[in-house]
Amino acid sequence: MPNKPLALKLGAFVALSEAELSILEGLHKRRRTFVAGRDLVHQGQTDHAAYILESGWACSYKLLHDGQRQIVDFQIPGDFLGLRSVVLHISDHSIEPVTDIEVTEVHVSDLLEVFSQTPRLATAVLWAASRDEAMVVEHLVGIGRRDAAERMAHFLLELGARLSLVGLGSRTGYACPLTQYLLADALGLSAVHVNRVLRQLREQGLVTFRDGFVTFDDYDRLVEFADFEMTYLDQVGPLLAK
Amino acid sequence: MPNKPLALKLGAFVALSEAELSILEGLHKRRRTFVAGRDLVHQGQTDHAAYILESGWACSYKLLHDGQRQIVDFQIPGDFLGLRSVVLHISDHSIEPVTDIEVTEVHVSDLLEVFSQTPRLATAVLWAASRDEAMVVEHLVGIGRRDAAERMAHFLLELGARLSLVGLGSRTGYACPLTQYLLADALGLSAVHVNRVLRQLREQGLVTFRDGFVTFDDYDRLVEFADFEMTYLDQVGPLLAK
DNA sequence: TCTTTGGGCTGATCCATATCAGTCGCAGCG
DNA sequence: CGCTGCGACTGATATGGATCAGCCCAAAGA
Repeated sequence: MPNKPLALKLGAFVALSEAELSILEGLHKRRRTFVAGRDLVHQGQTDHAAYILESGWACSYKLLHDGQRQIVDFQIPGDFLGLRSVVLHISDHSIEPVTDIEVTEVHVSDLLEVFSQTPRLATAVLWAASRDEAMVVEHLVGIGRRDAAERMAHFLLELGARLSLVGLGSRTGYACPLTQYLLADALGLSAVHVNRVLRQLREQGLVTFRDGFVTFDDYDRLVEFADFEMTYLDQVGPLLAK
Repeated sequence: MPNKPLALKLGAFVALSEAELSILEGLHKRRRTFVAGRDLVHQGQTDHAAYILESGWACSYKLLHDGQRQIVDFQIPGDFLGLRSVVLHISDHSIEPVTDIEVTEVHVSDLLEVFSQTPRLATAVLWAASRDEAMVVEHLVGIGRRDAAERMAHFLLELGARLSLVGLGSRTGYACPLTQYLLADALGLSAVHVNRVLRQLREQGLVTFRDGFVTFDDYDRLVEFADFEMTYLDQVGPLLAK
């Protein structure tokens, strides 16, 4: 079996031993699939299961009274779905699969059990959660203070970095199933403007997003342009040795 | 001694026993004060102490290359300062006291120690951290999808709810030391526009912010106007009985 | 007392982005 | 085969909020 995306991700932060990897494996219980477009979790729902995303993409979003929505974050393989809802005992947002997805269910009790057994795994998962929060903060800053083009550039770079960590992307580009409507809902723009901004970035020779594929035409200039700072995304190497 | 703000806040989620309260008390070690306007933590700093805010207000923010800043959140008494930086081993944001503040230092090792002793406290602190994250998400939604007036209204309501929880506010209003510049940096507006929006809300008889005091002129209409949903902020009552 | 300074306030103008109103190309389907 | 629907794309026009330039008032300092 190929390395699981979650193990890959955590491994970038904490070097995991064989024993720890197999404990992590033990977490993966019931496997489920969901089809694109049909909500997994609804805003306000109190049911609490958490999932690990194995394949496919999802997004978490909030709905406003007037029908607009704001996508808070996209989830890619290796990410948790609905972990926070479990702690708050209520979901303050909805989760929708962008593509068909495969997930494995995680019981919080099992997770806590694992934590008390292997504190290093606890550290790693806590780190992952903090990283997610840092990304939301970065997203907030982007929407508040960056113009549309910088925002888009930053977003595409961040996604690329996250995907690289789980072996789904590189400095040259990555496969990306997002529509321009989804990008608009995530970046606080209209779909029309997303289109214009993408064209602009393409014409400047920075990135090309076309036919479900993001290509970095000039990675370094793009990083410069977006003021992209990725210290919070991957560490230089695993921080804790084996 | 009056009840500490942190105990008040956690008590709204988990009913705490005398024993648990005194353990919480034991956490409070070195007491320090900082003066308004002088950064406690700088972006990129790797030093890691966390603090509990006892009195006064602070804000956490990120700086952009072009000198703009985005305030991510304000901290009021009972809130943690820099907890996430400790987990990520690097601070991805700066923290500045808005007023002179008093804090108590918390060593992460002590915190973890307390967690293993009293899991209920761990739950409560984890809940507080998740609530903070939910507020950042709400802030993100506001900046991305609400117009200036709704954003301001929502912000003032949320602050009011948070302050009420620690005994510093009510449905009628609260003392608020924020300048219009700070509001602007938090809401992604210009200071000039903040002024206009405040006037507009005042003229509509919704809220008045004047001379360091926020007065809710018509709480219910304001909640309606801002589409304010506070389930994530305070529970109906403590969820876990004693 | 006069001056300085910082925060609040206002009108005029400008620009980034939304909105409207479409076209085009393609995939699925009766 | 010709609909139907969705996503990408475009030009014209509208608008929210920024920016500029400046005033007023109160508190602090000299």
